[in-house]
Order: sequence, then C-alpha cells, then structure tokens
Amino acid sequence: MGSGEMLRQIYQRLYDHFGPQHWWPGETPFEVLVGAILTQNANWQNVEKAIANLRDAGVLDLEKMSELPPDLLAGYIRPSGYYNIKAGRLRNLLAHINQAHGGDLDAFLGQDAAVLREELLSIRGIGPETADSMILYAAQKPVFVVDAYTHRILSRHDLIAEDYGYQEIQELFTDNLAEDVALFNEYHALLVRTGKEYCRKSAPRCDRCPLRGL
DNA sequence: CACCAGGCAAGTA
DNA sequence: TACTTGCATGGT
Repeated sequence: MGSGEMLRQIYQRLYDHFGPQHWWPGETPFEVLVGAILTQNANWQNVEKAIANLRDAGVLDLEKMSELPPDLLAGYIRPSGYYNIKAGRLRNLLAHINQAHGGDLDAFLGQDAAVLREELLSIRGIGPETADSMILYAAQKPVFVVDAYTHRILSRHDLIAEDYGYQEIQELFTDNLAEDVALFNEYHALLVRTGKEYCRKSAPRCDRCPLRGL
C-alpha cells in the first residue's frame, strides 16, 4: 500500500473514532498566534488560563500587548509556564509585525505561505512547529503541523523510522495528501487527540488504539 | 512523589 | 554535528 493510501486510512479511522475536533480554540487570528507560543511544551488547560488573564486585562490585541511592560505581560501568562521566556517570545513576534509590517496583522498573515514561514522562523522563539501552527490555524494556509505526538504515533505503529525528523514527517503528509486547510487542520487535531488518549510517553494504552492493526 | 504537557534556544564537546 | 540543559506552571 502506498503512503498516500495509508495516510488516508489513518485519517479515516481517527475521524470515525473521534469525530471532528473543532480546532483551533481561538477566537481571532491574533489569539491563535499568542496561543501557539504559550502552548509550547505546556498543557492547553494552562494556556487557556493565561489567555483568559490577557483577555480580562484587555490586552489580547496587537497594539495593546505591544504597549504592555514585559514584566506585566509575564505576570498574565504565568499559568502557561516558562513565563519569562514566553513573554520575550511574544514581544519578539509583536516587534516583527510592528517593524516589518507596520502593525498590520492581516498583511503579515496574508503573505505567501513560504514567505510567511521564513519570516516566522527568523523570529527568536518560533521554531518549525510553532510557525506551522500559526500558518495553518491563524493564516489558514495548507501547511501540515508536525508535533511530538505525530512522531510518536507514526513510529510506534512502525510507519516511520524512530529517527525521522520534522521535515521528513511533514513531507510524508504534504507529498501524499491534497493541500487542503480543513484536512490538515482536522488531521493534526486528531493526531493530538489520539496521542493524548492512546499514545502517551509512558503507560501507553495501545490495546484500544483506533490505529491498531494497520 | 514522579512524570508530563499541542518546544525552542543556548551551551558543550 | 549531536547531545544536554534551562525554562516553570499545573494536572494526573
């Protein structure tokens, strides 16, 4: 069986098992950008608390957050962990949008996906996964997001080698699936859901995994 | 108590 | 190039 057929079969099994996941839980593109940084190695529940703090403070907005003193910003996002590091990363992103695009978020996100990706990766604190999450979920362009769960699920089911890197895994999907924002959105969300419930680092419950037997 | 969560950068050899 | 470590909170 070819890789494309295999990937579509995986998707079908996960979708049949879990149904639609309704990602990304963000109300605006800006909120998605912020969430993408805050969720780095952090539980989403904690990220929601941090975002709620920002919203209550009225600074969940490009201009308002840009004017916010760094220590105050760090205080608001405290529940998401690494708050000093992440406050700096948020400010790096804000500075880039302000300096390179005059604070025009739509212009920033409206660029060609490849150009946007290069710009994002040039910002301190934004790596491949964060950049791709932003492009897919905020800019709504068809880039496949790879995360730790994607790697773990595929390697545990012997669909890829253990030492596959980000780029290789991403190419596996983009070279074998139609470039469809809705599909990439749902697929990534389903892989995360699968990882959480059936493919954790320790104590895996592969007995009930919807992908067993592939 | 230990381990983990929708990573990334900086330091070391 | 290939590891290792720091960052830090809250849930299980």
